[in-house]
Amino acid sequence: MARSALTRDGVLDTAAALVKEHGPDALTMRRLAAELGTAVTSIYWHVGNRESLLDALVERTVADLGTLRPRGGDPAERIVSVAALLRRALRDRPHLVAMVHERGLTERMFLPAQRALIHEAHAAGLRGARAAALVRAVQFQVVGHVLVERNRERSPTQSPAEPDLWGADTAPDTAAGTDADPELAAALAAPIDTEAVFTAGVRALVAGLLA
Amino acid sequence: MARSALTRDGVLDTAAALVKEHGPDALTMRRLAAELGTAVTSIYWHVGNRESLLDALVERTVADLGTLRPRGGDPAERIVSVAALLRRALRDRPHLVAMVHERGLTERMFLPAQRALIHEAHAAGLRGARAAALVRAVQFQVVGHVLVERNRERSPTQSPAEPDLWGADTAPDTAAGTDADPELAAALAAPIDTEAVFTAGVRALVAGLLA
DNA sequence: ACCTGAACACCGTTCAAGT
DNA sequence: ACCTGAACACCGTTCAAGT
Repeated sequence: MARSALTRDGVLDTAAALVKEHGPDALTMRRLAAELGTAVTSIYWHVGNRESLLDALVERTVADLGTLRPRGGDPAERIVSVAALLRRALRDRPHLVAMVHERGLTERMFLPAQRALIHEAHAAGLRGARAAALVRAVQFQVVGHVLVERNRERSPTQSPAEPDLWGADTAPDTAAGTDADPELAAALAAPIDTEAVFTAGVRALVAGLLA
Repeated sequence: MARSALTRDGVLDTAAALVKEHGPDALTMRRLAAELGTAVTSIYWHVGNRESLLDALVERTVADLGTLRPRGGDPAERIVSVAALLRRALRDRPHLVAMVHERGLTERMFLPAQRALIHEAHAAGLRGARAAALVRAVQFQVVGHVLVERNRERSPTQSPAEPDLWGADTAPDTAAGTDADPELAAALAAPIDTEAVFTAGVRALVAGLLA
């Protein structure tokens, strides 16, 4: 990759790819150099050191979240589309997003999405504190959902498995929680179509907030 | 610390303290050995290696979240108290919680809180899907809030500062978002008493879900 | 202006050896 | 059963030296 002249951008590209695929720990200066086909020390000339390299990747990620184009016929649809685009963006680069968060730039990363949401809230006739509440609610919903979703994907077999946890045939103290409520047990134990849950949740939330 | 005979528990105590205060990266085997006053290699006899040491710390954290005693006169109050206790527990050990999350044990960590919430939902007469919705909603609210809160504390001076972002005197494209809505701008720009926001939010959420 | 290898101070881990 | 130091293969970083 990037066989020709070594560039700062080239270094960042390869570094970003490495982090996206294997996480920040996999980004060692020696491995990056090997990937780029240069000496380890050449990298330092272009990006300073490892820390500022990571900072640059974080800056890039924040910028990437700035390109957000809502779609849909009415404000409610467009708000849902913002949420969906945000979810997609966060899911695509979990490690980089985590790095943004570690550096305290989460709020700045969410700014473009916030602006889009404000715009749609106004278009829907919502103003002031109610518009602010909508912005925060959607943002929290998306972030929370992505966190839960990532977690589920990384450990498909929960320990202990959820059916065992919520089933009616388990220990007495479990019974106190769910035994008398099989519908609840089913709701919490069933395999989840997370994308469906996501859109349904956001749609309901938005409907409620615009009502 | 732990001057006498080296114990597995003693190693874990010191390691946990190190992680709580300085994060997992600060937990090097050599530093831990220095803190314990032993040879680096002695630690290996007690805990295997660094990875299983971290695993043990994660197990401890999951167990710590298991001691959750709701307080309050009615279900709504007790649900709010569960949320508050959960928030406190997550805030007290952010690094350890992050490690739990990385290992895909987040759901197991939240199980005791979920059981408590289910119990209170039932006590309030909520059953089935509505009870499940309450459990998830409260959990998301707490996690989302703690994430935002942590982020704010770690970077008290946001870049760019929020007043500049939401004020009426900034660039045209900002105006498109907020200029016509000073109350919204104020709501999003004002310094936040996060604890007040938290309890107010949870109270409103619970009231809405129990109504 | 850009790239290099040698060298430094770290790191986790293994292992043979002690008691 | 428990602890130790030496040694290994890593790591980020500095620096003097090359072109």
